[in-house]
Amino acid sequence: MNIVLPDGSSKELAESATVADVAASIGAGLAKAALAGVVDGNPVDLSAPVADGAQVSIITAKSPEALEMLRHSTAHVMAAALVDLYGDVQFGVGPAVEGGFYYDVKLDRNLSPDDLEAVEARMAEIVRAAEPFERNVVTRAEAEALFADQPFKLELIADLPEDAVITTYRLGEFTDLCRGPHLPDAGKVGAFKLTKLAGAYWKGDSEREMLQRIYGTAFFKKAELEEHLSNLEEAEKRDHRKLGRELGIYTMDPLAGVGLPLYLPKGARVIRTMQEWLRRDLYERGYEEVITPHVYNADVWKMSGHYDFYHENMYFFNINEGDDENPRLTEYAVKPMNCPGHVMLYKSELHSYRDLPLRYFEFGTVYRHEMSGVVHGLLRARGFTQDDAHVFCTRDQVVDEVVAILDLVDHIMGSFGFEYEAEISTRPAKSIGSDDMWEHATNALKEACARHELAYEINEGDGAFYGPKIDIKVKDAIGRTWQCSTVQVDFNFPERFELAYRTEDNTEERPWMLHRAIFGSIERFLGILIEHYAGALPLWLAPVQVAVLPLADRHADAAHELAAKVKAAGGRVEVYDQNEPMRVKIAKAQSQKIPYMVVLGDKEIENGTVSVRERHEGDLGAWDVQKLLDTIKDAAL
RNA sequence: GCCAGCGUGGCGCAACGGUAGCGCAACAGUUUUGUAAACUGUGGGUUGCAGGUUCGAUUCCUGUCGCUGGCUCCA
Repeated sequence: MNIVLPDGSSKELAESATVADVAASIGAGLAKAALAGVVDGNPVDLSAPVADGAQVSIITAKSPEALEMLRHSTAHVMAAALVDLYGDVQFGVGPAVEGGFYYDVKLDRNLSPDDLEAVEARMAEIVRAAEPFERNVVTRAEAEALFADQPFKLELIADLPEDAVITTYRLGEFTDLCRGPHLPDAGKVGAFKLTKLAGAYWKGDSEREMLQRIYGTAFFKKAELEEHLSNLEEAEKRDHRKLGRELGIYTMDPLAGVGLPLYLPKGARVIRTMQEWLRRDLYERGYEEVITPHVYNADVWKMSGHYDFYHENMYFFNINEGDDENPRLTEYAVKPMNCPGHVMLYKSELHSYRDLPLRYFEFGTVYRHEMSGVVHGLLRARGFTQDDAHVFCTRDQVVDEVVAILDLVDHIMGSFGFEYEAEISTRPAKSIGSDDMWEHATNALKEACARHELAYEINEGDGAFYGPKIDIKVKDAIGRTWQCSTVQVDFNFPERFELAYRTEDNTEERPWMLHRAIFGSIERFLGILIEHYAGALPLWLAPVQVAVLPLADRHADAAHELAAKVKAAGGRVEVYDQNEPMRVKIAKAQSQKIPYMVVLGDKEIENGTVSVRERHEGDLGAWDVQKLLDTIKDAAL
């Protein structure tokens, strides 16, 4: 019989040949390196048979699929080690994930991080023994018998489609329900490390039992594992919570409450600079800034619907508007979003089709009582400022408005060197609005992406109940993605607040409403920027752009004079006039990631120059004072 | 909210049943400094909080608050 190789050539093989035989027929080296195969597009084990005419490719450690397979196989090794060590273990799922693998297990004891060492040691023994992964096809009844004492596995079996081929993989004493494929044997498992312990709900359902999840990572080579671990350390160094404190951006005080950052002067400068920068752009793009209250009578939230469906995430309070004798309690709430304010502004005037599109924007600080376990520095806080805007327009204007928003997204994200991807979320099962509206809105979003040649993924059924949306995910300097910008169509507010405009025919029509944010949350975006730039914010945004470093006390006056000039040029400047040697001043300014450090000594004062050091480039030599001032002016908004 | 771990001076850490120590920072003095951290000295903690066990608790137990990593959530 014949099989077809990826390069199009074919190979003559004996009947009942396996993937391993295919590899051997190509070469002895490949036979040795082969880990698995892909037959007609399906990944399979080396031992899998190949049929006449099949397309076969061989997976080696260098193949893109290999790492995932290695990690999944390592998860099995870990599971086998757990059985050896703890005996009675119930298993959930154990997949490969980005960066490694995990296995969800239920034990009669709670594992602690110390236990992981013992598990790793046992895993190393299993790897040394290099026993094969043995695949078996079983019937549903056999599977149910085999996993009779594994309730989670039984549930997985029950979920398999009627005609599914059920397979198990055995490694030593441990047999697992698994689709495969796996490495030929445990000896092929390379460098691994168990990284963390966590809880995870069975099937991701918070109503169900919580299992212990053990995370690990694995690579073919030890060096790769070490590189991975050092990358994690690098990410830790960029942590905006650490840098946020070191750079004097913000602080958290448990006294204030969970998830409520307090911004220090430097943090406030950066945030105001970001706002000013965006504000100018928005003015040019036809947005109008508005200001709305932070607190509303609870009736507003009853009208919007949030009183019921967002209640637990809101800060409510009662105010006695009577007196002690005759109390008259009125309920208020802090706003978790800016929409009602903008909607009320819209309603405050009569609108003609000539007014549309109407674009209201606001730097609106909102408060959401997020669950305690989810708060995370600036990236997930309970109080944050949205660069929020709402566009009111006609049905026909929706596409152009979304295109304009994507244009803005591109401009803003491009300014920071962010690449990004789009995701469009479509109608969920529970939703309001007509089919026609959903279709029009969803098509508008797709059309807008198409006009921008912006590739998008579809998240089927993942939209909000009130309309479809585009989410923009940006990719930072170390490859992590963050959801920032969003464009959402809203069918809820116009309806509930009975928004209207007059058409050309003098009839009344509901406007269409778009929510959009570019940064998402300004503070969160700052957190992302800090991690993206490892704290070294670009010159125009840096809280301190210039550190003036007088060499000795006698140069202090000149230093302050220079600082005044920099300030006059619109720069943000600090003078390091402490009684310290230059190397200490440099070290301090450098660790503050200040873009320009300028040294002033006798020489410079005499020549009317400054000696400039750039934070990344190092010593740039002597500059005219004017050159420094021009550099700062160029960076100003 | 759930699971696990952790809370020691402003920050980073040590001591782990016998009433707490180090580095950085702060402050004082010395040094007057030429591109990544100078020298000497001083002050600062009832070990998150509340109970309990013990002759004795930073150390063990319970509760609580907070932090961290996950899970769930993210209108």
